[in-house]
Amino acid sequence: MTCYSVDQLQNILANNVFNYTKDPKKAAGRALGTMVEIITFYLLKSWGLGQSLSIERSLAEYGNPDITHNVEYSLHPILQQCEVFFSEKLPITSTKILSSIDKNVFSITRFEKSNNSLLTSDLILRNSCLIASSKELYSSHLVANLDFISNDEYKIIISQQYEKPYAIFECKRVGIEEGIKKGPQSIEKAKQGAYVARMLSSLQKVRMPSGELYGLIYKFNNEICIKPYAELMTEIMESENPSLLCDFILTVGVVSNHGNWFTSDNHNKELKVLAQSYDWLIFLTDKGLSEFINHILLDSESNFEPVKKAFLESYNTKRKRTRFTKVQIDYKADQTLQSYFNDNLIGVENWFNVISPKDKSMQELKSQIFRLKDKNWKEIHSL
DNA sequence: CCTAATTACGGACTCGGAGG
DNA sequence: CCTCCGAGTCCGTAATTAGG
Repeated sequence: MTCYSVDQLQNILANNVFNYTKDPKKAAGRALGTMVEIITFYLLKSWGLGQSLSIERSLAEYGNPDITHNVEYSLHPILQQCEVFFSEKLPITSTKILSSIDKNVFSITRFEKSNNSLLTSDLILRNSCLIASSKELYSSHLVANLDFISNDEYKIIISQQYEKPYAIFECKRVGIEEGIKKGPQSIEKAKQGAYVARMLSSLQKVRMPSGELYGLIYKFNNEICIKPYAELMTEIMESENPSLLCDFILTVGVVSNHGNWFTSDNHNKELKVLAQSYDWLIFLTDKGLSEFINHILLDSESNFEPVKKAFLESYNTKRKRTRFTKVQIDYKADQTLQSYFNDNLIGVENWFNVISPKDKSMQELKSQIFRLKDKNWKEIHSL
């Protein structure tokens, strides 16, 4: 199998798939962005975080709820959970799911229903499908995930997620401009990402004159805690103290590797901006992204036929509806991707490099996330 | 179904310093 | 002066979602 660079892949996609658009290269670039999102989503899912995950939720800035930001992926405390078996005709709508819940076990009074469908009649699955939300008592929402289908019976898991997440993920990609070695537009995207990364969490970053990075966090009793960033982060991770944890959000950026973002040992400005703004900045390498695209789209005798089909059906003039995004995905393509990521988890994790914190690994990121996940959030938020 | 809002791409345009 | 080029801002288009 020929392995192409990401730049080559973008051109291949531009010429072969997106030739119907006004600007094939741009469309191909957008599609590559979708790939980064999809890879990140299925990585989180194969880490077992599917029930905690929400997509594109609006999050308020710390201490300034006037300003909100839509965040790609967020991980939330699960307050209650239930399973339902569903055997009605498709589509599986929010209404149908809500009515199939046993209200004695899982209370959903005063929830406001959404209009989403978990699975449409032409088998488009909605990942982390928001079915209802509530502002009563405290803000939370219900997310439905399709677990499996057998003999026309659908097993659905419904999780009530507390509105405030403990971790967020944002994916970004910037390509190379034709004939230009360095992308001028990329700094804007970096600044936008950096701004959001810095405004959501109660753990604030402060630079000392010496250049050392400090963390600042406000504690309940009018006490402000300020100490070296890494030290404070460790303290928060080990803590069960509500005043340290209740508004803390671990921020993770995922960026794809490109010549104008960095060269092997020379991180450019955009990358530095992002690296110092997120708690974790991880890099999806050219090798990883191109391996993924080669597998699912170009490798003719692969097992990825459903994924390839969903991709191609999403991008042509006659398309009905997109069935290849992080939110809406063809059911069979989803199944294929899930087993691919589960079976190749170690390989997939190796597609990523950790840029910051320096000298940390993907395994350490994973263990930090699970450390947060396993905290007693009901107690921390006094629910 | 439609419309408004948001986001993510690539690219055009602008400014100003370096150097002939 | 004038040209080159790095660095910054603004723009156009497509996709998607929320909400009516």
